[in-house]
Amino acid sequence: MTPYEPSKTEQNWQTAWNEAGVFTARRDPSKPKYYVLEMFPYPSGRIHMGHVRNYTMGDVVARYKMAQGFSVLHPMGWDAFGMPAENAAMERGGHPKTWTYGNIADMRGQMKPLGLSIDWSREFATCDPEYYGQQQAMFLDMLKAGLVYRKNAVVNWDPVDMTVLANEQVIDGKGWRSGAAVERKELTQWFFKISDYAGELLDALDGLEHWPEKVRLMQANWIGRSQGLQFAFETVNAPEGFDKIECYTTRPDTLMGASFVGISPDHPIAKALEKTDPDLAAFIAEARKGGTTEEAIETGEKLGRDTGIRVRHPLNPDWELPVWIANFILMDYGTGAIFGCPAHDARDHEFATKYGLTITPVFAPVEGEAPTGEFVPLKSEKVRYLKGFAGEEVQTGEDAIKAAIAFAEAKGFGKGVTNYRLRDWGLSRQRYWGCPIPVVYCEKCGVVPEKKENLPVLLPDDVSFDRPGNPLLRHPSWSQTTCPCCGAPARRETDTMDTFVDSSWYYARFTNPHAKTPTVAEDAAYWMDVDQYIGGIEHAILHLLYSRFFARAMVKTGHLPEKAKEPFKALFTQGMVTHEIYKTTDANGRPVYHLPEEVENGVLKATGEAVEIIPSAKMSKSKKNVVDPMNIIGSFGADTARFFVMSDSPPERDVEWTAAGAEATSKFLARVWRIAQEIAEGAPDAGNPAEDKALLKTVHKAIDDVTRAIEGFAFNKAVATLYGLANAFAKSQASNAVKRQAMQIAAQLMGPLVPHLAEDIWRLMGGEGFVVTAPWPKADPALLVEDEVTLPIQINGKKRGEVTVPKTMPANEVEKIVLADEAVIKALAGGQPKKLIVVPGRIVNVVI
RNA sequence: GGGGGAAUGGCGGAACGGUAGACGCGGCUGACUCAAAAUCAGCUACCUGACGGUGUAGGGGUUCGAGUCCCCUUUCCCCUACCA
Repeated sequence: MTPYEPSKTEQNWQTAWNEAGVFTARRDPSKPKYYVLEMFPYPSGRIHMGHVRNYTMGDVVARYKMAQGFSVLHPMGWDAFGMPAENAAMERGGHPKTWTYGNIADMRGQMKPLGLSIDWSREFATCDPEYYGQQQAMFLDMLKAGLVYRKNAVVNWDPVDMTVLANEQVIDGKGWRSGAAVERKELTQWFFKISDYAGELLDALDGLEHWPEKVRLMQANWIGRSQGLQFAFETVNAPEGFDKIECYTTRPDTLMGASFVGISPDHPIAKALEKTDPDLAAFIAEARKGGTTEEAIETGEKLGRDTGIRVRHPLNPDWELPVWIANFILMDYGTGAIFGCPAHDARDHEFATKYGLTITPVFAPVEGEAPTGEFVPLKSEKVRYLKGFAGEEVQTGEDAIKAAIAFAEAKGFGKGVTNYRLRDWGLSRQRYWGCPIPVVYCEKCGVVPEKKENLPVLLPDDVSFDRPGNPLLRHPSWSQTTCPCCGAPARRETDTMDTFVDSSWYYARFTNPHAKTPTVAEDAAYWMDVDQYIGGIEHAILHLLYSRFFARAMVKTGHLPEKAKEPFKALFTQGMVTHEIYKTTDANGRPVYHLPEEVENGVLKATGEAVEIIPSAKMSKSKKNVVDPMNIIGSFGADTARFFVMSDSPPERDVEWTAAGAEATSKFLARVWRIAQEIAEGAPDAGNPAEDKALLKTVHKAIDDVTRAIEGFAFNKAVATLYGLANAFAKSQASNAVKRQAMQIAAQLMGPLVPHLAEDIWRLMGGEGFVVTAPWPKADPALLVEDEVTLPIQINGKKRGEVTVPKTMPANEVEKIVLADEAVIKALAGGQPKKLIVVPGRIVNVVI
């Protein structure tokens, strides 16, 4: 008997699979295809347990589908552009490219020992010129198709680092790295017209039945459709050119409760006024600054300034309202101007109270008085209108809104419009390590797209990060080029693309990753769409929404077939891997965190100092509650790591990593290996027919259970079934021949989860070829049915006994047996039951 | 503020409206051993000496029967955030 030594065998199987090319995806028209994809990783340099969990799930599905006879595509790549590479270059010197490719090599080296069924021949990184060149080609097609445009937009600008910051890099109004006060700066930037697709992206969510309801809802909220009225206030004493102020409202029924008109600090009128009124200009500058910090949003103090401008109420020209500039009004939603109705809007109420503006109730509860303070009932609720102007006196808000829009349209002072919260996707980044935007600025011809034959527009290698700012901008020659149109000297765009662009189409590129065009029609047609996409819930909104938009844009520009418009047929979002946090405090009272491997029984191994244990949280380097998968693989092997991350917790839920659990998993696998060897070494024997049948039944039940569990993404239940199966083998008195047969099936069931051990057992049992390519076992229906069933006997819903009867016994026979049961006779005490319920095959309930 | 989800033994978690706690971790007992580890066998929701009783966050309801369906309450987690 040989001991279980995964470190000796796992590598051999990986080599054997590799040499046989079992994971090479082939376009095979004779087979149904299955495309399983896990969200590709950012090459940070180390894989973590979350990766192991994510890729194991995908691998289980891929191997299972392969056994089911599908032609499987299961690729892997790297989301390789982005700021960490530049940050590393700034901190440690070196080049982002070196850093990135070095990290990729390291991570690939860590992933390969997991034995994933990945077709590595399709691997690419988004920073490969071969990839981003095709992305540039697609950008040009999208530009031509009117899906890309330029406009001014405000960005967070760090004046010290001379760079644009993402919102999450602005902490308390200061740059996360430099600590400098962040400025708002207007730049001309490139945008994708995702808003053109807002309605479609929203409506199509209904068709994504294999997506989590939660993700669909999050996207729906993000797109944020609203129906409302757009109308204009006529101004009385506004500056030249502003004789109207357009407003948008979702509550036109409250028009008679208007108390002021509010405009955004970025509204054209505000911009006109600040030129002549220094006092107002100061306020506007302050108002614009606010809102970027977390704290400002939290406290959200509402500030405003009366412009002195007055407007006429559309329903009564004699009624004049003041126009205020208010810090809580957003320029890029609706028209950047609103009318305030303090009686029925919490924000307006706060504002009106603060500045002493009138508060006029428009409606009240159907019964009783209007509450003091704002009254904001659900739109679906009926209310009594005090100052209605359209529809019934008592009606729901919804009906009143419809009536008000109809009224405004009939009178010609406004029209019903649909608005979306979703804004266009700004893709310009003033950064080096990203895909260059392939356009050229020519003095004569203006903005000119680069010619496709000049692609890729390559990033220059000779750049330095010792100074702040964008290296592309200060590069002596890179941006100097000639106009693709007239040949005159011209300047390249120095902005690069948002890295979300890279990840918005990589799934399509995997269908033919080294083609000279973004995609190849036959490959895209065969493989798309992705049958199963697996990743973290943190990408529920942006990445998935951008990908849905991009797939549509690729259909429009001819890079994907119509059927791939929704790129991900099914989506699964997995939970995090968590661990306790171990903390001590240093002499200065600052927290010090310790790795789990440094702690034993609540004290530091090195010093014996007690640690504070903080409840589990997502593994994070800063809290040091990380377990390096390489340690687990090194100590116990890949199969243990894979089996353990799939155990216990349902995949969508967080899983708590425990060292004890990993060790126990390893012991279990060793036990299975031992049992298999005992069977292999056992001599032929007579066995006993009842035991033989019992084991076969258990195994076939396990086929059924594991199949269902994998289909339903309940890997923890598949694991539980395998534990149960091992226990059955250990106890079974079946003949050696039957045990062999059963163990061979068990190897197949284990295959997706612990592929290396499964191969070992498969071979030991005399299986042909690889277990990974063997067809998935089918449960024999005859072995799934029980001949006898044990029915619990309930008396008034409480279990009081049980009775074992043949499965097919008719209900009236069962009744007789039940009525003869000792417990029932005792309970009845000579009387008759009120009711006798027999649920065939399940339960009996005697009602007394 | 808005939206979503969750709550079951010491712990992770099972359970078509039909025997609550599968399976695992941990723990306990025993076998093997000079001993330990490893391994194997068994026990392990709570109360009770036992008979029996009580139990799925709490309170109501529907049902022959509720962890599961409906209503209310509490707590926790996640997402989102001045969207007019």
